[in-house]
Amino acid sequence: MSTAQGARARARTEVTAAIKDAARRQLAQEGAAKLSLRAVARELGMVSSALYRYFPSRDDLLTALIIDAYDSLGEAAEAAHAAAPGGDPVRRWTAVCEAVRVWALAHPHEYALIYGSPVPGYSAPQTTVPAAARVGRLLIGIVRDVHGAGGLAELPLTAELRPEAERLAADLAPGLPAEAAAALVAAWAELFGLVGFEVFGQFNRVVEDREAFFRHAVTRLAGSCGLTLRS
Amino acid sequence: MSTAQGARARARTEVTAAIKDAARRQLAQEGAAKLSLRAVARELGMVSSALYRYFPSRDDLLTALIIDAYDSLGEAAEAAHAAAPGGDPVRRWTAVCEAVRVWALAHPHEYALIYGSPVPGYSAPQTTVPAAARVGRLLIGIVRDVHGAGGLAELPLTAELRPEAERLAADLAPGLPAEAAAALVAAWAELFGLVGFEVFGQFNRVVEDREAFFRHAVTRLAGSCGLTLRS
DNA sequence: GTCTATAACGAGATAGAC
DNA sequence: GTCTATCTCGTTATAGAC
Repeated sequence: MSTAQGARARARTEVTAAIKDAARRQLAQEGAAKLSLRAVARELGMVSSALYRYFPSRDDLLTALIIDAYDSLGEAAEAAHAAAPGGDPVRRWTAVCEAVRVWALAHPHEYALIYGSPVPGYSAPQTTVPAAARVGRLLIGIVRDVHGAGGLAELPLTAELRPEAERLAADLAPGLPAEAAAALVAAWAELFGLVGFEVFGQFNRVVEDREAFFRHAVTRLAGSCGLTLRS
Repeated sequence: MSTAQGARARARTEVTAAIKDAARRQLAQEGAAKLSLRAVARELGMVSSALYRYFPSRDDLLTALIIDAYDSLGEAAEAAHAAAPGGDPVRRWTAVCEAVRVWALAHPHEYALIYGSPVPGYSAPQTTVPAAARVGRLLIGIVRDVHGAGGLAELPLTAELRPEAERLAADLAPGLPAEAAAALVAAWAELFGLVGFEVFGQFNRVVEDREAFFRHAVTRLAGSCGLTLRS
């Protein structure tokens, strides 16, 4: 009986994966707004009602795709972080940023799903939050390490932003100075501004050597969070 | 005869505007991917084929909406720029950035149309470029004025990026130092990263006092382009 | 000449009966 | 699960009103 259950569970996992693969293919062709359970079913030779055994609604399928995308991006970023030389924080920072860029260029439609326009009528549940936070956690960790070693540069902070910055530090990066927490959140958004502009074509006919441009920009972002180049 | 032509032209302008208004309403409800000529015609009490007198295809309607959105954003930014005190370049910079943010929050669907995920199957023609460049031109102008007055701070530039930076300067901002041109393009993308994260909900449950946060971030962006606070 | 209305096409989605 | 009848879509051809 346990083997039967095991086989059943295995089959279920396989079908679930096949559904998500087909849905991702459709995402690339028609976009998330037009993702339709029927088309997915057709591609798999199933009938649409059968899909509801695996995903109770179109929105649940979307949520699964979103979590998968965040996790795939997070894994790529974490692998790059682990492979970067531990001694140089700016290197680790740029390695993470470059991994984000490379992943986004390799998976533009999944990138659009998580960082592009919201899908009309869909609202992401809280379930997506942990996966969505993975890249941010990496960046926080790098700055925290440097701060722990006493190597964080001083950053300006206006009186206007101090309360918000302290709240951000307490919520997201306990132990970090408020100005570093605020700079981190800004750098996080700006990183995805750079990546999004390239993936979505805003750099067409503007930036040519995008890799060099990106590396330079994210190195400056590292500096804006208090990381300093090893001299 | 000239009055007849005038009346005809006026009617044509009015109908064109009504079509675009209805299309914008549909954009807000269903998203750009599902924009349908028939639904627009239905809302206006017209028959779908009549729309083809005004827009030769659905893609042409989309293009018109995109250009309108860029122009609306550009006008808002230019008005804010004109109203800002001329003597303080950082003030002018932040005024432009804040106008972009305010416009985007007031027109989230049009913002998604121009800076969000690309519409599947649609590729924007070159016609959109001048309207799309308006905000960028403003930012370039601010930095150029400061440079003309000899007040631009020195900026770092790696050897790796120098050729690209010089090409960027020659193409987009003749007369500016290469490092300032590269920094400007990066700041341009990063600005829309900040705005996009807020408009698309990535700052939900993260940033609370978004106005203060934004002002602080774009002031730092000004510094990254060589603008210095009047002390 | 400028417009709107009718009708139709081929393709695809959708709902429901079976 | 299957089949069918009925929708929607973009687009074109055509005919007639002003």
